[in-house]
Amino acid sequence: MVTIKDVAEKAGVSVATVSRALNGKPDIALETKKRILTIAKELNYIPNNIARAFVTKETKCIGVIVADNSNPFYAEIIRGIEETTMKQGYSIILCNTNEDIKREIKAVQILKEKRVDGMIINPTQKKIEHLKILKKEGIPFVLLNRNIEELEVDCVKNDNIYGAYQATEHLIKLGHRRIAHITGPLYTSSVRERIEGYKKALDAYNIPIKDELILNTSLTLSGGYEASLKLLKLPDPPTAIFAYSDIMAIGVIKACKELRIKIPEDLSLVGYDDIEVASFIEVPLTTVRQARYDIGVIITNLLIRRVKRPNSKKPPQCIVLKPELIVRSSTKAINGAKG
Amino acid sequence: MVTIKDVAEKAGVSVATVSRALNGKPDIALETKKRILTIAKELNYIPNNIARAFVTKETKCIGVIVADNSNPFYAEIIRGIEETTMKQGYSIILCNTNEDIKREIKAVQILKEKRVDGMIINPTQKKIEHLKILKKEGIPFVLLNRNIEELEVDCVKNDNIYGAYQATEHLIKLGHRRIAHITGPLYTSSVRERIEGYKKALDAYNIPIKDELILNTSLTLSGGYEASLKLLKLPDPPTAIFAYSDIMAIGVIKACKELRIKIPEDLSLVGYDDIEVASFIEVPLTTVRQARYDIGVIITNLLIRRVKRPNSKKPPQCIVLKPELIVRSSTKAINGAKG
DNA sequence: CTGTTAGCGCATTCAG
DNA sequence: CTGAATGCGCTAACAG
Repeated sequence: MVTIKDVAEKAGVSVATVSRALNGKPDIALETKKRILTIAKELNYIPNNIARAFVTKETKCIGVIVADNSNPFYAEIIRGIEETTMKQGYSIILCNTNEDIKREIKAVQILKEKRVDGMIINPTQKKIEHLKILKKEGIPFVLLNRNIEELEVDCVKNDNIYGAYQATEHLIKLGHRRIAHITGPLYTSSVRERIEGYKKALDAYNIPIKDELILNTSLTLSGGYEASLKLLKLPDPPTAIFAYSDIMAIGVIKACKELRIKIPEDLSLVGYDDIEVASFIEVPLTTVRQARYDIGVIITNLLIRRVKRPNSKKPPQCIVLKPELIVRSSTKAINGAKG
Repeated sequence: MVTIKDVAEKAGVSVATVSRALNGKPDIALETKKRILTIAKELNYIPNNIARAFVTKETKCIGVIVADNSNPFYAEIIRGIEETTMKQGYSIILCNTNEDIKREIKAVQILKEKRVDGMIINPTQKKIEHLKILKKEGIPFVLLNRNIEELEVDCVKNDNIYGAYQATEHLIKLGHRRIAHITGPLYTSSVRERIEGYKKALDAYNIPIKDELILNTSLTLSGGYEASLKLLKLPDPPTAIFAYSDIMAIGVIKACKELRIKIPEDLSLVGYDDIEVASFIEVPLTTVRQARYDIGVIITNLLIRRVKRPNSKKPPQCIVLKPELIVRSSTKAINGAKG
C-alpha cells in the first residue's frame, strides 16, 4: 500500500505538504498542490481513513440499528439514511436487532468500539440502561420511531396517536363496533401510542373498550397471523381489525384465507405504514401512510447536525410527522351503515 | 476516553500486559488477567478498534454494495449477510448503487479508503475496470448474483438459465405461444442469462423467438409497469409475460389493472425471486424462488474464508444455486389446453 | 510470565 | 509557503 510518505518522496516534499494538498488545506502553492495530486494519482495512492480517523477522531461512519432491515418499512427508511449520509460524506454500518434487546446492546457496544461518529437507533425499549450510558459518554445518537422521554435525546417519529385515531375512527364511521387491535409488546412506545389512539377514538364515539380485543404479540407477519387466528375463532369475533403494521395486516389476510373469511365483506382490515406493496396485495389495504424515505432523510440530517456540533446547547427535539389515512378496499361499511 | 494505558496504570502493569489480557492472548497469569479485566470494566474501558485496526490491518468491516437495499430481494440477502457477519465478529458497511455505475465506483473507492476487510458486490456490470483494479490490489471480494467471468473471482448466484427455462416452459405447457419477457439492460449478466433460458425453452418447443416480445427496461416496478403498458397495447398482445423479477411483475399487475386486463384469465404472469409478499399480492404470483437469505449466508462465508486466507491458492469458485418454480394462480392454461 | 520499545499513517503543531 | 517533530492507542516483537 502506497502511503503519504511515498507520495512525499516522489514529489520531493514533506509529508506535511502532501497532507495539505490532499486535504485541500490552505498554505500551499497551487503549483505544488497540483504536482502532488498528479503524483498521488500516478502512484494510485488511496488515503488510509483508518489512520486519518485515528488522528482526527472522526470515522465518517454512522451506526444504524434497526429491528430488521428486510422489513419494508425499515428498508425504505434505511434507503433514505444511506442516500443522505453518502451525500454528506458518511457511510453507514448496519445492525439488526430482531427486537432482541441483547442484540441491541451488543450492536451499541460494537459501534462504540468502532468509534462511529453517531448512531441512529430504533430501540426495542425493553431496557434503556445502555442508552443512558451512551448519552453520558457524549456519543451523539438519535431515536428512530420510538421516543424515550426520560432520555432526552433527538427523535424522529410519526404521530402514532393521531394515526391510530384516524384508522380506528375510519372503522367506526363505517359502522363497526367490535374493532380489535393487533399489536406488539407494551414496552415499545409506538405500540403504547397506537393503543392510545385506538382507545381515544373508541372513547370519542362512546364505544366500550374491551381488553380482550387488544392482542399483544410480536411485530411480525406471523405475529399478526397467529393473533388473528385466535381473534377470529372467538365466539363473538370482531368485525374489524386494526393492525399495528401492514406486515401484521398481511398476517391477518393469511389467517382469513385459511378460515375462508372474506375481506372486506366479513372483516374490515386497516394496516399501518403503507409499504410499497400495500396497494398490490390481494385486498388493497386501507392503511396509515408514513413518509418512510423522508423519515430517513430527516433523522440523518438531525444526527449529522449533532455530530458536527457535539457541544451545542440546543435542547433535544422530537420531530413528530403527521401520518395520513389511505382508504383502499380492505375496509367496508357494515350492515349498510353509512361510510 | 479511557485507554489501555489508564487501565495499565490503575492495575500497576504495562500496556502490553493489558493488551494480552484484553485479547485473550497466552503468556499471562490467570490472576493478573482477571484483575485487569475487572479494572477495565470498572474504568468503563471501551477498546478503540480504530487504533487496533491501524496496527492489525484488520477493520472487521465488510463492505456490501447492492443495487437497492429496499428491494425485498436484496433486503433479505442483506439480512442473511448481516446475521452471518455479526456472528463471526464483522460488521457491514452498506452502500446502494441504484444500478448507477458512478455510484458503484464511488462506493468501491470509499470502502477501499475505509479499509474494509472484504467486499460483497452486486455489480451493475456497466463497467468493470474498477473491479479489475480491486482484484489487482488484492482486496478480497465476491460477486453477488451476477458473475463476471473474465474477472475470475468468487461468486454466488442462482442458475438463471435454468430458472428462466422453468418459468417459460411452464407457460408453454399451459398452451401459451406468444410469451413476452420483460427484463433489464443487457450488460447485466443475470438479464442475459434469463433471456437465454427463455429462448432455450421456446426453442425446445419450436416456438419462434420474436425480438419485439423481449423488452429491455429498468429493473424496477415502474420499469415493469411501463414495458407492459407498451406490450399490452400491441395489436397482437402476448398471452403471457415472464418478468425478470417479482417487483417488475407487480408493475405488470399495476398496468393490467389500469387496462382492465384480468390475470390469469386474459394474461398469465410469472415473476422471479419469490419475495415474501409474492403469495399475498392481488393475484398470488407464480414465480421462481431463490433462497435469498441463504444466498446471504453462503456469500458471507465464502468471503470471510478468503479474508482469513488472503493468499490461498484456491481458485475462485462460482456457486450456482438451483432456483425452484413455484406455481400459484397468476398463470392459467390457454384455450382449454392441458396444464 | 511481564515490561520496554518501535511503529502503524496521518494531521497538526511550531519553526523557519 | 514549507519541513521537522510529535503523538494518536494499540499490537507485536524482543528482552528480561
